[in-house]
Amino acid sequence: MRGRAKEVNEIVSQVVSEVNSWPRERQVSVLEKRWPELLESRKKTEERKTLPPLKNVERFEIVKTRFAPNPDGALHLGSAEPIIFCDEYAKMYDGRFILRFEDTSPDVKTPITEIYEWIEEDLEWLGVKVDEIYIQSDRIDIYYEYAVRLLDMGSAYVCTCASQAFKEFYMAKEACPCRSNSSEENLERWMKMLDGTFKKGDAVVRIKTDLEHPNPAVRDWPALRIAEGVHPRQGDKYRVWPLYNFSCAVDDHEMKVSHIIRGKEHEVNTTRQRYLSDHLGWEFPEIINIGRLGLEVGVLSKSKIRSGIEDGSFTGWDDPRVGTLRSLKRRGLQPETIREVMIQVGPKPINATLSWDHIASVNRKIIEPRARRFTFVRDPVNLKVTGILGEHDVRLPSHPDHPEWGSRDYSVRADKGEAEFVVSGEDAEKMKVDGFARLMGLFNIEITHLGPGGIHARFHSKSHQEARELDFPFVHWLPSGVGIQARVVMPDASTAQGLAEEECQGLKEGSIIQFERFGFVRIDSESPFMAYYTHR
RNA sequence: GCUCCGGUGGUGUAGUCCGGUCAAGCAUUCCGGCCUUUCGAGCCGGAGAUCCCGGGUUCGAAUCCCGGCCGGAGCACCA
Repeated sequence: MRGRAKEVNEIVSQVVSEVNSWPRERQVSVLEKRWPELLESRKKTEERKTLPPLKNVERFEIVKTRFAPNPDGALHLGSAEPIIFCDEYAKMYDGRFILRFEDTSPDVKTPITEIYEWIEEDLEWLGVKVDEIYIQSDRIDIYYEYAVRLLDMGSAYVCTCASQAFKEFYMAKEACPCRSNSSEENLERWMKMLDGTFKKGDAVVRIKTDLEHPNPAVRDWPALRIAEGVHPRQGDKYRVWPLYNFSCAVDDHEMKVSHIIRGKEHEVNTTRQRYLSDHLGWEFPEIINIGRLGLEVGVLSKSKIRSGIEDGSFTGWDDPRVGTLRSLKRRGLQPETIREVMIQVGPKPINATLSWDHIASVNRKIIEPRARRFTFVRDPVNLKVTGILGEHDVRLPSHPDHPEWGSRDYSVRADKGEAEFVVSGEDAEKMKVDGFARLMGLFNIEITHLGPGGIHARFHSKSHQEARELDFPFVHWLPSGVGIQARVVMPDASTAQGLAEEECQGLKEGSIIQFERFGFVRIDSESPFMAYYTHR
């Protein structure tokens, strides 16, 4: 066959062109008769993409996932990735989704009181079904119990070495002097951590691991330390706080988490936590490492957003320039969009950079069928048209695919053949003398004069078809004197100003509309009218 | 430096575990056409990838093996 590829190629192209010349009905009927399976396989590709199956589900009674944020900043698009995966899997396997606030760092990543609520709101907005909620700062006594038990077992010790000194020991794969202390001695030192004899930085509880471990960061890692800051929920009730690896490992076991979906930056932590799990003889959950998600535009980093708010360069956690869920919501992004995009990316260990174009496209497919159309004339410029014959009644449909939604009707009556309009500044700039344009839905004009007072034009023709054939630019317009003042906050936080149709006044906050030839926007405030730009 | 993980069109992904049906699917992007009174929306069509490089195994590799290059994450008394 290979040797006669040329001949084969010729025959194939002959047959293909013959079949292509058939009408569609004949093509389909031949297929149905002779190869019906080919028609079926076409449907299959249309199925919605889903997440790959979870591994080792049978190891656990029930699939339990958990999302464990630190409430020190609002959730952002990057946070949405593990959230969606956890939620999807919990639902897929009839399991449970746990929300766990990891607020055990009063000194370094101080929790913010209102963020706890925001996170719950954002989760609800995303359509996540939360089955259990825990707050780690309410569970300190549980961590203390385990600490005492490990100290008593000889699996942990209280280390009073300065961190630099300790580092030298572990880099040399050597034990620090504290490691060999008796459990009595350790328990005594533990009491000194609790009662304030030891000050911040004086002592830390370490979990014994393997001093020979190739990764130095794994060797005898710290589990609890002294922090003297005031906690927003607990005040100064506690001075010894668990570190991430300790509270996390304890809770994942206590809460019977089956599958941990976490960023791959936690890989070393997984290794650390296995040691604790082994000391206590626990089953270790399945781990799924996912890559970091970047957004090509918009700031995702919590600390950057926080400092930007503090220095005034951002207006708040929902500034349009930041990638928080609150900001995306305010801009009109739909929760279904976020879910779909995350499923498309999938739980993989590679770092993906999401393009805004792609997100916008997914979102557009969702909002386009339900967005009513309106006119918004940005930076209005006057346009006087002469030579108009008769009256012109215009019906602009609220949605081209939904005639039942009604229309916006305008009756243009010319006074001595003249009528005045406004068009957007951007369109006006493109107009040249002797150029043409079509006022959408109305009629076509020929530009006669450009002046400081506006644009002068004369009536050219009525037909839409003609405008298309002659390739006239289509511009949107409003009759002079109608419309309400409107502002649209753009993605860069600048504001577009102009006139919107009066009907916009009645729109409820939160509704999504399309300003024709401008873009989709979400109504942020009815009066005064203000919207946020979603995407084109 | 050390530990680990990746490299498929401009971008994001499918396929890689269990080699062939993959000269590679989907989406985005760009271009063209259509919507017979609406657009930058929608619908239809087209363009765009020697599957990081080199070698090996095999009748056959994006898929397996070895080497290289490039990129990322981690190496806190943060989470």
